[in-house]
Amino acid sequence: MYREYIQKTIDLLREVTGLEDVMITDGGDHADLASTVSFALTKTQRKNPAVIAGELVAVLSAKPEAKGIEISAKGPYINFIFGGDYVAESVRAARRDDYGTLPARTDKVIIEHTSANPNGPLHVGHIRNTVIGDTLVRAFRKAGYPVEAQYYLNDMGRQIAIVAWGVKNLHYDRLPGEKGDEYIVRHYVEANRIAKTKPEIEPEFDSMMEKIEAGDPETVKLFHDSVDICADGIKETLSSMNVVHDKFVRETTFLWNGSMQDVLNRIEKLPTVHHEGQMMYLDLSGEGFGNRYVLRRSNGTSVYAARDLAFHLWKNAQCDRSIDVLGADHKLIGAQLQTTLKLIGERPPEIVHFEFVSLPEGSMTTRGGVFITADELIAETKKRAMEEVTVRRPELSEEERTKIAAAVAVGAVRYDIVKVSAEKSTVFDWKEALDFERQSAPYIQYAHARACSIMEKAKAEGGFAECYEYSDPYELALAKHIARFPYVLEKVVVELRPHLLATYVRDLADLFNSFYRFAPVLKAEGNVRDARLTLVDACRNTLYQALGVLGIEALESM
RNA sequence: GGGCUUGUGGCUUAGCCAGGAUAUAGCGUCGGGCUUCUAACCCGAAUGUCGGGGGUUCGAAUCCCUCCAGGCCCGCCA
Repeated sequence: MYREYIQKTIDLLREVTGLEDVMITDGGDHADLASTVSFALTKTQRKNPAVIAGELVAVLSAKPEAKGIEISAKGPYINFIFGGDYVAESVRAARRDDYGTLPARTDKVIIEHTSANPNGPLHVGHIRNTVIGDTLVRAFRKAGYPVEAQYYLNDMGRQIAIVAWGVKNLHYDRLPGEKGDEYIVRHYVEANRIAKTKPEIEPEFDSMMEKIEAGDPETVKLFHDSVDICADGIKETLSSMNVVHDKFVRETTFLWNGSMQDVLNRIEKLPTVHHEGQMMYLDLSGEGFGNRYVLRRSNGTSVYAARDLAFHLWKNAQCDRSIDVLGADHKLIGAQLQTTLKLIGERPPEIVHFEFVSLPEGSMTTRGGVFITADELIAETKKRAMEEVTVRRPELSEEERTKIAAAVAVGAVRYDIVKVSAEKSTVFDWKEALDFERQSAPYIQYAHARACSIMEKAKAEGGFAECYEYSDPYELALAKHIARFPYVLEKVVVELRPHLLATYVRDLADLFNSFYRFAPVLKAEGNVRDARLTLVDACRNTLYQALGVLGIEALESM
């Protein structure tokens, strides 16, 4: 309802003032919505803004469309408070199974995220990409879009050549129960170490890269087997975090199917293309870039940038919006990619960049073996959650406690990451990751479990009748926040900022917990009891829907 | 050196792009609350030159300029 009422308010103000921009702002504690349009009118009306606000309120209130909205002036501010009908309609809507779902759309969206090189396990830096990406995937789906999640799999670059060299030369045995990514990274770290002490092996990497480029069957098998082993491990990690990609797309696809050559042929026609021997690059200095955008090496082999261009054209052919989630270290190449696509008349992808996650002792490197893996983080968090649930719910079976701990752990990890806006660089902190108090997923899951518990008890006591009459401040604050969920969801997909949803759902849990403390539900009587139970049900469902978009399990008991 | 980006109480953080009413929360500190729907909870207190300085504006955490500090990038790696 919130979205509808905002529009209604804007329409009213536009009609009365004749202005396009009616200076709508959040009402804060004062109102559901406010306008500072009276300031803008001082120039033409040459009157005190408070006087103008008073006059506008009189005109606005008299409009039949203003029915159900309480309009008042406080100094120069015009405040709009949405009335009982709004609250009732909002709570009613929030109880529906599909609450939050926006009208279905036909424009298809491809979101590419994670896409970490298959040279080792995902670490806590990579999963910032994963969590942002997967939350966007879920948000777009909830917002009515057909979405495909893709993982772009590097199966031929230099780093993979190093992995393949390791697999070929080191002959490590896979340890019992060892995940594929753990197994592969041992080769990668050791091969890098050897390369550092014996630089004379470097040409071997080059030669392997030339062979994969040429499609040499033995080399292709070696590379792809190594990549597949690692990717299997990565998929297990993703799956444990409730993340599923619809497609894994191999880089070699675009080399071997000729599409990379096609796009290079088109780029050849640009006036700013240059060659030095077989080496080919684009001079993007006209677009504000300082360096060469190299698209083919002097030995004739392809580079990532060229294959990536072909990949993006392939994606464009299948969707209406193409969104990439990339680390801040990819800002430059991302901008170069976008610019180059524009230069050849193609649609550039939308790119969501997120800043770096580092460790207190410095940045993480897969090559140096310096990282905390996502698996370690989840395992540690699970352990901590198990301790917690064992203390709180000793009567539950180990199986039940394990199940709760797993959901709490994954939720805690995902929420910790998604709650911080993407443009902020962060330092990983165990203490914070393992904190299950406020501003954490368990806090929100707990609010949901409390709501479920009330509903369960109400059912046992013989149910309740729907009732939508609210007057208590705690009821109203909660109901009005519930009403904003679809608005927030829409904002997330428009602005590509999933952390807004994290903030929203945390506030929702806050409001529910205050309501829970001060507005007894089951002990209330008559209409009040019915109205509160109806509200608890609406809140329960809103928490459920919002947690779903965040990829966090809404536990019914914990 | 050039580009991008961040800087909000001791720590973490929202608000900034689309400027307005006493700057949002959490952690930590201090004080209170479990015979009452799950205390992974709630309530209260203290804590702020919104990095510094200029400017625009009736009004700036928000826009512009400049300086300072941190991060990232500037590879025939990905």
